[in-house]
Parts: sequence; structure tokens; C-alpha cells
Amino acid sequence: MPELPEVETIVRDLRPLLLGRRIAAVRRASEQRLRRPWDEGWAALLAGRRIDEVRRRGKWIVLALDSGAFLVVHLGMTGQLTVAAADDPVAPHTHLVFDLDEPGRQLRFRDVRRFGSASLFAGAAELEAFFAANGLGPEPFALDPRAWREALANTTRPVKAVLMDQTVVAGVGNIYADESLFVARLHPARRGCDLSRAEAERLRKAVARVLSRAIERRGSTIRDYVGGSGLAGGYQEEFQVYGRAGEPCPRCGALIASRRLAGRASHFCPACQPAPSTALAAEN
DNA sequence: ATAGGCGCCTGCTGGC
DNA sequence: TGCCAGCAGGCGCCTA
Repeated sequence: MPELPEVETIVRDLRPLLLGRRIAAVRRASEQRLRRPWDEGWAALLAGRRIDEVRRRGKWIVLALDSGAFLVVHLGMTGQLTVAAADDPVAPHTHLVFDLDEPGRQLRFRDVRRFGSASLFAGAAELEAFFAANGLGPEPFALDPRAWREALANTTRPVKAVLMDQTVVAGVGNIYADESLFVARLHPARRGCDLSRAEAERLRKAVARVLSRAIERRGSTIRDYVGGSGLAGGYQEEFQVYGRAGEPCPRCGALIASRRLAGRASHFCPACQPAPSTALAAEN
């Protein structure tokens, strides 16, 4: 579900609620398997530990503990990580409950579809090794223009697939890929290697702009996304193409199209974002 | 080696 | 009204 702006919002919401707090106890609230299995031994390693840092890397949420270990959460499609009052009813599909030392407060991990995970890493080296093994790429705001251009130049994949490839740039998913391609006026099916230098740069800037604005609006709430304190996002009100098939393009009035590409629905303006063959003609 | 497709899950929507 | 296919903010594994 959540992409970078949603994860960033959750981290910003959770930070003041969790920093300096201790985890009193951890318990599983379901026996169901997550994408990465929860190790029963981790509860003992977490009990009594203080949360010293709450941060994000790509779509991963990282809690640094005073033991030097890291609790790392991925929300998959439907994950939620929220602080709640202990007497709030525990919603169905809640998998982990972390009691905080602040009386009556809990951190809860809920995930309907269970594509998400929560894992403990013993130290910084283990955490970095895990990210490296996943090939986690640079943050979009720190994306080197030349590295980005080369990543595109070296592949025949559709530019949309490159944008969503977490090893090239971390944090972009389906919504923000579509919105960024619209801002950059690039058709999602354009081959990476067919993009000009100017187009690659336009896209790099568009991604940063779209993500920044989405963070300002606390991300996008389509279905079940909520921030760390349960508040919804507002960027869905600013979608230009995502989920707007058949509606007029906000730039030129042509009807927004929707097509399956690299296994995902892609939304774009057929006029502002010329298809690969016509894009070639337009370049000449 | 690369790129596309499928499976993992549950729940909701829209069309019949 | 009811049912069922299709689809959903992600990602890892398999195969061609």
C-alpha cells in the first residue's frame, strides 16, 4: 500500500510518540504468517529496550534501539503501524502489539493482506547487509543525475518499471510513478534507453517534486492507509492521472487512459505523454 | 543476465 | 438482491 510519502508521514507521526520510550513487552496478536516470519525469540530481545531513533529508508521503517538492534517494518500493501491507547479495541488483522512504558499506550502492527513484515536486526552491520542484499537503491531526493541517466540508458525496460525498481531508486510505487511520469510528460511505456538526457533529468526532478508535495499532504489515502496517529492523507485530492481514467487531463483536456504495464495499472494522458513511436517522431 | 508473469493474501466493487 | 470475477499504495521467485 504505502509508498515513500505515506511511510515518511508515518515515521514523522510516530517519532514524537516513540522517541525515548521503552518497549515494555511484545506479544503476537495473531498466529498468521507474515512475509518475513516473526521470530519468537525477538520479543525477549525487545523487552525493556529504549527507542532512540525512528527513521525511514525507502519504504522501510527503522526503529533504532538502545541495545544497538533495529526493529524494521515493511507495510506491504495494507500494513499499518500506529500508536493507540491500550484500551482501544484491537482491530482484526493486528499481528503485533508492543506495550510502551508510557502506561496505556501501545504500538500496533496491523496488516490485512500480510504482504508486510516486522523483523529484528542485531546491529547496524546486519541491517546494512539486509538492505544491500535487497539491492536497495538511493533515496529519490539524493538520486545522482548521472547514475539515474545511466540506469535508464542501460535498460530496454519501460521507464515506469525502472521508476518502480527499488534497486534503482527507493520508495516509488505505482501511484507516484504515474503522477511523476505525467508531470515529466513521459509515456510510461517508453523504453529507458530511448529517453533523452533532458527527459531523464525532467523525470528525476518530477519524482522529487511529486514526492515532496505528497509528503506535505501527508500522503494519499485511497483505501486503508493511515498515518502513525491514525490520520488520513490528502494527496489523493491532487492526483492528476492516478485512478482518473476517462476523466479529462488537467493539462490539455484529453481523456486520461489506463493500461496494464509491467503487471500494474498505468494511468496517463495520451496527448501530453506521447506513446513511444510518436515520442520518437516528436524528438526529431 | 535480464525482464515479464505469477503467486502470495484479504476485502471491496462493479457488472451481470 | 446475490454472486463472482477482477482488482488493489508491494515484492520475491520462477521461467523463458
